This record gives sequence, structure tokens and C-alpha cells, in this order.
Amino acid sequence: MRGWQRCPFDASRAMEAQLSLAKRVSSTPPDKVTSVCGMDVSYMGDRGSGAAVVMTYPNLEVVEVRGVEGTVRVPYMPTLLAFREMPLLAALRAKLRTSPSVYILNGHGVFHPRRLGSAAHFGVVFDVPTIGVASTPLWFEGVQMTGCRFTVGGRDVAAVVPSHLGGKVYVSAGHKMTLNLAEEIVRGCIRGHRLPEPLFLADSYSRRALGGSL
DNA sequence: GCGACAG
DNA sequence: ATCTTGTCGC
Repeated sequence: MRGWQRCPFDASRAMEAQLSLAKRVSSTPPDKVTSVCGMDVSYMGDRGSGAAVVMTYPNLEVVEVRGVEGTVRVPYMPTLLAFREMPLLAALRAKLRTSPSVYILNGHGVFHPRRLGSAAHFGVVFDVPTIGVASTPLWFEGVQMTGCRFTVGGRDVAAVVPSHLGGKVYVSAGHKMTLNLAEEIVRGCIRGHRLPEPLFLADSYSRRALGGSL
């Protein structure tokens, strides 16, 4: 059998798709948040392993854990991360038996040059509330950092949330979310790790599954 | 003022 | 993201 090959990828067409999807991003948040789902994908070459961890909110008790694996043919390209991760994220969501109030994804929400980071992208595609949490900012034309907020063209797009180990995470609203609520939820999900607990667990599980498939 | 582009 | 060595802190 032939080896895995990369999928032809048209970056400019992908960016046009982002501009189109960005128009559908809503900032109306859910009335009640009773559960959150952390999702993350780990890689080993072109093998991808994803995990989803649903927890009650604000008590953070685990209610569901799912994992998926697959071949990833789309390379990583800054600002186009969603296209690389979407297949596994979609498979993860399809496996969930519960319906979390909010999804927390590793990456950015509207803190993105076309206002459609992976978290916002996932949210629009499935029309669910999402929050983006990243370890580093995305620097592009117009980005300014003032205090604990990042702004683009005078509007707030992300918040810096201090965490453990002197670390911090960059939080932005995805779909059906406001920056303030996103920040509140992320703060409420931080326990003893730098990443909010649902993401920390999803990251751990996805990485463990990857190692176990060796 | 320069540089910093998610995973 | 992942890989790698060295260092720090519980």
C-alpha cells in the first residue's frame, strides 16, 4: 500500500472560507453554563490523537471522556490551524453522549487575523458555544496589548489570565460567547495546572493515547 | 523602538 | 505540536 500523503491544500481558498464563516460568529452567550468540554489533539508525525473531557461546571466533576485517532494530512500553518484539527474535533463531538454547555479548545477564538481562530471555527460549524485558550498570542496586523487585554482596532479580542507556575493563558471568545464570560469560565476551570482543568485532562488523555498506540 | 504568528 | 538536554522544586 502507498504511504500516506498530504492533502492538496489551497491556503487562499481556506482564508476565504474563514472570512465567510466569520460573518456567522455570534456573541450571544448561553443562558446557563452547567458543563464544559475540553478538547485537544496531539500528534506524532501524521498520526493524530484527540480527546474530549466533559466536566460539570462549576464543580468540575468528570462526566464523560472520549478519544479518537486518525491520520492527519493537513500540515500546520499559522492562522489555518482549524483545517488541520477539524476532522478529529468533529469526530470527537460525534462521539459525545452528553451536550456540554460550552466547548473549550486549545487555540484562539476571534483573536485571529480573520476573526476565526480554530475555536470560533468549530463553534460556527456546529453552532455551539466555544472558548479559545492558547499558550501564546497570535501576532498580526493591528494587535495591541494593553494591560491584561489584547485589542484589534480598538476592540477587545482576548484576555490574559494568570495561572499556575507563574504562567498565563490567552483567552478569547469563540462562537456564542463574550470575552467576559469566556474569561470567567476559564478562571473557574483553573485548578492546579496552567491549563484550565478540562483542557489539561484532554491534553493528558490525548497524549497518553498517542503513546499507547506505539 | 523592536519583536512577538495558535497547535 | 514534537524533540531534546538541563535545571528547579515538591
